[in-house]
Amino acid sequence: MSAPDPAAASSEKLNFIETAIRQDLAKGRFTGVLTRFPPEPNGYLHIGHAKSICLNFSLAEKYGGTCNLRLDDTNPVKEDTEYVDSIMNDIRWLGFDWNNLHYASDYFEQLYQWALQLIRDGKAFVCDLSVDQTRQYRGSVTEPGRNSPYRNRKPDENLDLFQRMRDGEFPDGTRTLRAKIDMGSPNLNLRDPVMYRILHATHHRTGNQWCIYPMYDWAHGQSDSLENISFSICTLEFENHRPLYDWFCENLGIHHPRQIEFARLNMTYTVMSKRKLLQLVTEKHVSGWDDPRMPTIVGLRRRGYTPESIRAFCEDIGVAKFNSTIDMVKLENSIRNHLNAIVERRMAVLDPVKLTITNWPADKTEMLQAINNPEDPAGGTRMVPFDGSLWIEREDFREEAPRKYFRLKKGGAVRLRYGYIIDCYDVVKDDQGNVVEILCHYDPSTHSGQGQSSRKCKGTIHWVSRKHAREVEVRLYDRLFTVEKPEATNEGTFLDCLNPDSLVVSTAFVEPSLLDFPPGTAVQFERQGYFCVDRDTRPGSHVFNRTVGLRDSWGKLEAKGKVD
RNA sequence: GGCCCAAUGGUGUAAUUGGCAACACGAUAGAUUCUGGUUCUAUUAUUCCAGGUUCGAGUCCUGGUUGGGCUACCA
Repeated sequence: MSAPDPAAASSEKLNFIETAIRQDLAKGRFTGVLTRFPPEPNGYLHIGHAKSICLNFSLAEKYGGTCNLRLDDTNPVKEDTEYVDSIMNDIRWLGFDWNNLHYASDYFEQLYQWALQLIRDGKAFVCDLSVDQTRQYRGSVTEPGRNSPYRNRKPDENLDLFQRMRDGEFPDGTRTLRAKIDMGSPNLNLRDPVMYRILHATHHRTGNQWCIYPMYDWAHGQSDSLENISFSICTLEFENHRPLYDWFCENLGIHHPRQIEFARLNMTYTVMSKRKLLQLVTEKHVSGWDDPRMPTIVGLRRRGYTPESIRAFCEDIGVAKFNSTIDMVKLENSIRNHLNAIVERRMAVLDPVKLTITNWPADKTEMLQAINNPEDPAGGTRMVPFDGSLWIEREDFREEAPRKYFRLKKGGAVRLRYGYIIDCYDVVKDDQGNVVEILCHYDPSTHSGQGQSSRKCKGTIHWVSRKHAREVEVRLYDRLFTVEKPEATNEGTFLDCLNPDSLVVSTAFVEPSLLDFPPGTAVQFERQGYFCVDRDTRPGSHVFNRTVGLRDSWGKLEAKGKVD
C-alpha cells in the first residue's frame, strides 16, 4: 500500500478522528496508524461493534497501517472461548483481517513486572481495605476521598505483599494493588485506582496460573503500548479514564498511544447492551444469539444482511462525539440498496387466493420468460410455468376498490407479471362471504413482450401456477420492539416492549426454481421483499427468512387514507 | 452543590479550521416503470439561548440551558 498523501485528500470530508490523526502525523507524534479492536470475550458482537470494527480497520487501511484483534480477557469469571470463536468469525465475515491476534492475558507477566516497577518507584501500594471500605474512602462525586491507611507502606513491604498476593496466600477481596495518585482528584478514576484484585478463578486461557487479575485501566493502555498502537479508539464512557491511561504510560515511561473516544451506536427499536441481549437469549425471548431479530452480527447474517451492506451502513452513519440514535430504516435502506443490485427475483405468494382463467385451454402449460434481475442484464432469464389455475396474493384483489387501487378488482383488469392481461368477471364466495376464487378471462393479444401495440394497463401482479407451485415455510420478521427506545424505559421493563408480532411463521407458494437455492442465498420475492434461505432448510422442507420488505408506497398511502 | 464531554433540518453526518450551511436517509409532490420496487426531478434550516471579539462567527471567548458520562476489587 502506498503512503498516504494528505494533500490529495484535503477536499474530502474528515471526521474528527481523522482530523486528529492527520494532526498527529503532521506533528510527528506518530509515524503511522496502528489501531486495534479490543472486545471482551463475554458476549456476541453486535452492530455497535461493527461500527467500531469498521472504524479501526478502515482507518488503518486508509493510512497504510494495520489493525490488531485483541481479546480483552482480564476478567475470567465472565469470559469464555465460545465468545472468542464467535468474535473471530464475525470479524472475518464482515470482511476484515487482523494484522496480529493478541490476548490481554498474554501480557499478564509483563503487566506484573511493570506493577513491580511502579511499586519500587513508590507509585503503587498494596491496600488491605475491603471492598466496602475502599468505596467509603473513595469519597463521592462531590466530596474528595481519604487516603488509605496502607498508602504509605514502604516499597519493600509492598513488594513482599504483592508477591504473596500472586502466590495465592490471601483470599479473594482481601487485598488489592493500587496506584498512588490523588485521592482528592475531581476525577474519581484518579483516586488511587485499583490495579489488581485477587480472584481465585480459572481463566479460559491461563487456567490457574494466576489468582490476581489486572483491572481494565491497568491492562488496556499497557496492552496498547506493547502492541505499539498509535490510536486507541474507544467509546465515550472511557473519556474520564483518559487521564489515567496517560498517567500509567507516562509513569512507566513507555510508548504512549493516543486514546480517542467516539459515541457508541444506538439504534431505534432494538437494544444494544450486552446484558440485555444476553437476557433475551437466556430467557428465550429469541431463539439464540443468531435469532434473525437480534442486532448481533450472527443475527443480522442469518436475517440476510450482507457484510457489504453493514459496512456501507457504518460508513454512512459517520462518527462523532454526539450521543445519537440511528433510525432502523437507515440500516434497512442499506440492505435494500445492496440486495436490489445483486439479487435475483422470483415470484412467491404469501397469502394465497385462487384465481382461475376460465378461457385458458384445459391442460395447457405455457413457459413464460422472466427476467432474473432487471438491475443486472448479466443476470439472464428463466422460464416460469403458467396456466389457467393460479395463486395470487389476497391483497391484490378487491371486489370494490378505491380509485387509486390499481390491482385487480371485479370488473377490472390487471397484468399478470410476464404473462397476460386478465379481466375479472366474477368471484366465488364461501358461506361466510369470503372470496375463495376469482374468475377471469385472459386476453391472448397481450402476451408479455408484445410491444407497443398491445393493450396497456396500470397494475401488474405476481402469481404462481397452482399445479407447479412449491410450498415453503416463510418466517416474516419485524422489529423486535414496539417502541423506538426500549432501553429508555425503566430497568428490566424493556421486555414489556417486545413486539409480539416480531416473528410470524407462515407458508407460501413459490416458483419451483426457488427450491434450488442453497442456504444463505438471498432473493427478492417480487413486490414483497428480500428473503434468504435459512439454515434450517432441509430437503423437502424449505425455509425463507424475510430480511426486509420492499418499500411500500401504496401501503403508506392507504394507511394515511389518501387513496381516493 | 463536583469533574469531564457534547449540542447544525424529522434522523444522522459535513462545512477548505473565521468566508455563500453541504451530503445521505426519511417525508412530501411529480416523472418513468410489465415489481405501487428501482431510477429521475423538485421541496424540506433563524446552526440550543444570551452577550462578546471581528469587516465577517456554525466555528473563537464568557455566561446560561439541555443532554450524556463518572461514585465495580466490570469492561
